[in-house]
Amino acid sequence: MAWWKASSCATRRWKYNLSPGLRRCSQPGLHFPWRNILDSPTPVRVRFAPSPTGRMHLGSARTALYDYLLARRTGGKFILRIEDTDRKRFVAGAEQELIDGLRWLGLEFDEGPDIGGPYGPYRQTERQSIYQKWATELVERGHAYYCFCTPERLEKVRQEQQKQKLSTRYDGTCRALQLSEARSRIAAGEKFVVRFKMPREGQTRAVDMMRGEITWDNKELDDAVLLKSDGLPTYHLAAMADDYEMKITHVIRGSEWLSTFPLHVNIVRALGWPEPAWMHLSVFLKPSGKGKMSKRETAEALKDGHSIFVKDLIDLGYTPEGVLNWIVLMGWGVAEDDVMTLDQMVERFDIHHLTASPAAINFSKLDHFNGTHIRLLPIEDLAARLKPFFVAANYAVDNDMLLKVTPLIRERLVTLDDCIPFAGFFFNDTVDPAPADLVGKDLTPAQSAEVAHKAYTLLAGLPELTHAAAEPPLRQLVEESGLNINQVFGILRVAVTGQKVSPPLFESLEIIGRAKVLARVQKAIQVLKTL
RNA sequence: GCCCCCAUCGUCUAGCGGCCUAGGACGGAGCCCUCUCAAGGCUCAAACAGGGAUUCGAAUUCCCUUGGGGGCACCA
Repeated sequence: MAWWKASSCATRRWKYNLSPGLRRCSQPGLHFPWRNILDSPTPVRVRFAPSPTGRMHLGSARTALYDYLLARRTGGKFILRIEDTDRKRFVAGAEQELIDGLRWLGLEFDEGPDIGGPYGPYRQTERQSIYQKWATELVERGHAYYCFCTPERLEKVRQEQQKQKLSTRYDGTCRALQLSEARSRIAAGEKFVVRFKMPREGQTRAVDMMRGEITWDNKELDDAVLLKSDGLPTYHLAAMADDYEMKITHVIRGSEWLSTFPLHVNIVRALGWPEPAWMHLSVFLKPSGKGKMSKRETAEALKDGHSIFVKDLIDLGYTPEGVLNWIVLMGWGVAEDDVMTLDQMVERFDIHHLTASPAAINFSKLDHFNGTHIRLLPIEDLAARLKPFFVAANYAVDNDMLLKVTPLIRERLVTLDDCIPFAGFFFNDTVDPAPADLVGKDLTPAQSAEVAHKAYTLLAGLPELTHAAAEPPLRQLVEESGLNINQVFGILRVAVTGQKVSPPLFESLEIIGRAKVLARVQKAIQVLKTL
């Protein structure tokens, strides 16, 4: 059943500890916008809002993927917004890597910094006036205040609190300041920030689509900074204001935002904005399941040919299909048929199937999905994707040859770059096998040379060297020689392909062609005679 | 330390009070197929963290414990 058709009270969402008003689903959910997603097919507006402070990793990719799936599932819009208000951590090129990563994955966004859209601009540093306006609005409504405390004083307060084993929070010094006094200090040129005036009494309740209702005691909450002294907003203000201005209906983000969730809903409510539906995705854990990936583990994974960064995955020969299938299932449980393309994911996507528990990264599963999707690709498509890897490895790629070779290696590839060890020799004029490899198992070099010689004579005598023409006589040769098939074919394989592991022998012979095959066998015989 | 979240095979998960002798996938083991390597087919091992409570009946609801994770910035 599609999520938007779900109407029964027996569905999963009701297992959570919702307050009684939320529990009765027979009532129209007008007061609870998050319910839209559950009961109506309204097109959503979702945003993926990364900050350009580093590389695009799996966590971001999955968040973007779920955003995309929800948008496409409902016929809504998927928006990319760059949260670049932290100028200290800004990394040049990070935005481009993000965009390239999204496009490579096939997660096309409908509005974004490089394509524009009706609610632009889509970079927060280009939207400063908006945040200042709302910060001022908040102050005027009594929900925020100017704060003149220096970072040094704040740090001292923090240390003191830690020493006394109290939770570290702003001590509220400027909260009591008269607005008129604050304004004159600002006029006098004093540096300031704007802080949110968190309610001190009562509780804050908010609903997470996946986790149900969450409650915080307001006395545990902090007066967070909304506008920094450089005039730029913090995430808290900027994201809320932009989500409002951009008419975002559903916010999907990482669970690292759960702790500031009450702050965010309080900002939204203080301004009287419609509250979006929220969902906080679990984090990815390192393969052992104990904590997040560290720098060291990331480096170790890379040594193994794996990575948590999208850009690396591209270079390592992973396919978008494989990566997508892998990450979509970290947090989405499907009962069976877990191999899916992006379009199939859109068809099947259902928020009720998302899980809130953290997921350990499992690279062998990535390999499995990548190999599976490679095998699903049409030959022409696969060949086109293989070509850059051959080119990068300095092989002169002949397209006809490539098209013939691709079917032979398709089911052997885990990653695209596996094509080099499997099929590089097809594009070389000669091969250079290790002499010892030419010797058949349990045979002497002389015996091996004899086998090679017989094979040479036989192949040279064929009117044309095709799979069909070569196989019967070669099998007969095995019979007559009293050797086993691995010995004979093994010698030939090494002689012709230069390696002990290769695609099937007869198909390979046909593709390499009579002249090269004979030359390679001839050369092998020479080598064997010197041993 | 404080706040919040999470808890089914090693891992990702199905499970919506009786369809559960707990299903699938990856990984592992074995067999079959086979010119190497794969792919494919078949089979096997492998889990409800613990304790209470509710109920005729609990993997499923509630509480506690334990374990794991996230956060506690003029970072996002």
